[in-house]
Amino acid sequence: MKAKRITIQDIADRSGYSKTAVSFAFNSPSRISKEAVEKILRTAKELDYIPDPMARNFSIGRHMALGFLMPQRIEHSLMNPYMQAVIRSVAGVCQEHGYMLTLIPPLHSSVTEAVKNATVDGLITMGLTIDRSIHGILQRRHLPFVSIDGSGESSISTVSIDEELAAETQMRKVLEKGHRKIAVITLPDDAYAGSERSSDTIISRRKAGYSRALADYSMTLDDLMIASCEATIGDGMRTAEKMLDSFTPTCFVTMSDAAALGVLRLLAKRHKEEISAVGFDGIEDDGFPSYGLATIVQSARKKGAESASLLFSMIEGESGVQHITVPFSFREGRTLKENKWK
Amino acid sequence: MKAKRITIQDIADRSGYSKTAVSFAFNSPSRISKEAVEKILRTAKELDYIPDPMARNFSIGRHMALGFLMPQRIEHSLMNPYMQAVIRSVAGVCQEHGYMLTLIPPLHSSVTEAVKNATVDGLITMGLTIDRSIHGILQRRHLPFVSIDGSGESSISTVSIDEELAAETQMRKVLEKGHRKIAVITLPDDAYAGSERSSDTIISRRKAGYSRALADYSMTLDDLMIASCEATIGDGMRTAEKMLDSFTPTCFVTMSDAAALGVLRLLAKRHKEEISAVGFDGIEDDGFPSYGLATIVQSARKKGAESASLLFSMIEGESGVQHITVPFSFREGRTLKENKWK
DNA sequence: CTGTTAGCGCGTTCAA
DNA sequence: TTGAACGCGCTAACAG
Repeated sequence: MKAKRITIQDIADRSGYSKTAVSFAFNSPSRISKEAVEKILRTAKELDYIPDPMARNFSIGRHMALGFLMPQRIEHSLMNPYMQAVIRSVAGVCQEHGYMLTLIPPLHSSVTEAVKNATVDGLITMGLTIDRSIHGILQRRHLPFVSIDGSGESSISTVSIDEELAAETQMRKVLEKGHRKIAVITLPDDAYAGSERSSDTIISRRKAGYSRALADYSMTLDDLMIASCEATIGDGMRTAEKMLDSFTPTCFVTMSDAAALGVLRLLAKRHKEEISAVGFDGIEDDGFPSYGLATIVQSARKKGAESASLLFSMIEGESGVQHITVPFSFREGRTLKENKWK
Repeated sequence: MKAKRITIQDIADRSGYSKTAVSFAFNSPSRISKEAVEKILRTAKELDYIPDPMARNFSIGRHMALGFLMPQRIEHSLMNPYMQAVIRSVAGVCQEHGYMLTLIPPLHSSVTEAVKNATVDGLITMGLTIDRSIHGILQRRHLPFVSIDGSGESSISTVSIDEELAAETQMRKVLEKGHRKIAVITLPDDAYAGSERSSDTIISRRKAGYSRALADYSMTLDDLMIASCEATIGDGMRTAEKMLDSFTPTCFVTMSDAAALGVLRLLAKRHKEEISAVGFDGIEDDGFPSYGLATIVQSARKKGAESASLLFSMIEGESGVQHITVPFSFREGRTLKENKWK
């Protein structure tokens, strides 16, 4: 009762040619005679033949798919608008290459397992520090790999901005406006680290940048209130709410626009619009509603496109490990105001 | 120079057992002796063996991935926040099942080709009318399939709301507020149709709903100004701008929240906040900034989850074709105002 | 119960 | 133009 699928063999039998001839008719028509090609293709059409894509991929050793590794629960990750923008961009490049894009969540809560089982030709991650175990698997699987905003390990390809300088810039702008009572909202630790705790995460690099800026004002990180939150609007609201319970800053400095937007939304709700907020990412450039958010702008489109292009050239063997740095800028907005309270 | 991958055969050789024994050690440890399992696994660890996921999938005839078919250029589709929310939800269910989610753009501009080559165990689409050719491929490939907001063909599984009734409700609310000069922004035709033009699209069903509501006020669709636009904020703005050139409605009725948000943004820019706008989708429920948008609310989460769950049970052979209807509601917001101009 | 042999899945590709 | 081997892990069938 199990309907048998039509295989290349059926075409061969029906048309009187060999499997090989059939394969050639599809992939290298020039290798066999015109009439053979014609008859075979006609037969294939009669039988409604569709090559089994998995068998085909297995033969040629390609998956025709890139993988995007999600560091945490996928529903969470996909709430991050900056990550969405990067994924969009990666997906666009995939489409141009005739590739699919596979979203890969941790498998049985294990990123490691997910990497072992990912049926893709290459992997992109974002903000995930690659620990030894994952790195080992990638090596053994000969899986090309690009890390966006990842750790600084030199053996894997990276695409990022100068995080430390960007963070320093961000904080400096805030300090220049006279702010001293500052609340910092970082990214969640766990999302940006592998199973091994690393000291070289995106967070630590940005904190180093903050410290540099603060030093010029004889301040340190200890003079700020620091909390972490997901790069989502909802979590930004919640985090700001909690912080305001114990502290009233003159400015919120966040490590994501999403969190900053959440902060703004809460401030509006509390009628505390006099408090400033500065974001990080610049997500508004893709038709997102404009809030006039002051923020560090780094092009998600560029990051995604650079990563995917690099990955493809690694897959083609045309490129080895590279470290690409993309530019950033600071956008003055309406949400970073001169501090009048002193 | 091509580094050889470790295969099951290497483990067999090294450990002194057969390939079969090795396979059993991994998949059915109880099938062979404890010591054999132990020795084999130890050997596997020594050699850093990782089973080739493609070969494994090929053997068991599973891809361990669901596919989400994108009707148009992927970067466009992913700008649609409602689609994003659905994808998020689908991805969440996939994760629970230990599956990946593969985004499938048209291949060489052809949805048909994409469906032929998709290496997935099942397919979900959204708002795409499935034409004969696609349907045929799905049949021949025995590929389980669920259509969200799709056409009413009874041979394929669907998950949707009562589009006609929802649209009727939406328009009725507008009419009840006294609006008569109404601008309607539909979805793009092409995104919601396959290669064969179908008369039973989401757009036509909603228009039928509008007509029903209008009839009670002795009006027809011809009394409205109608344009179409992508379900994105950016396109909503552009479309509203264009419409305002030739017509000044008292209310915009849109088929997506994204378009409605674009309209609102443009109205704010033009200082025409007195004009009303009503959306369709209810995307604000996921931490999206609240604009107080009046809209038809249909849960993206529920739609995605229902679709994915149904698809999984179809894959398991536990379920056949089903038509699932999810509820909708109307949310009174601040953007639908009483018409004072008459 | 333990372990092996052989063949399968299906399209690609080498050697003839 | 083709037969046969190949990729790699799974599994029915069989032997000890």
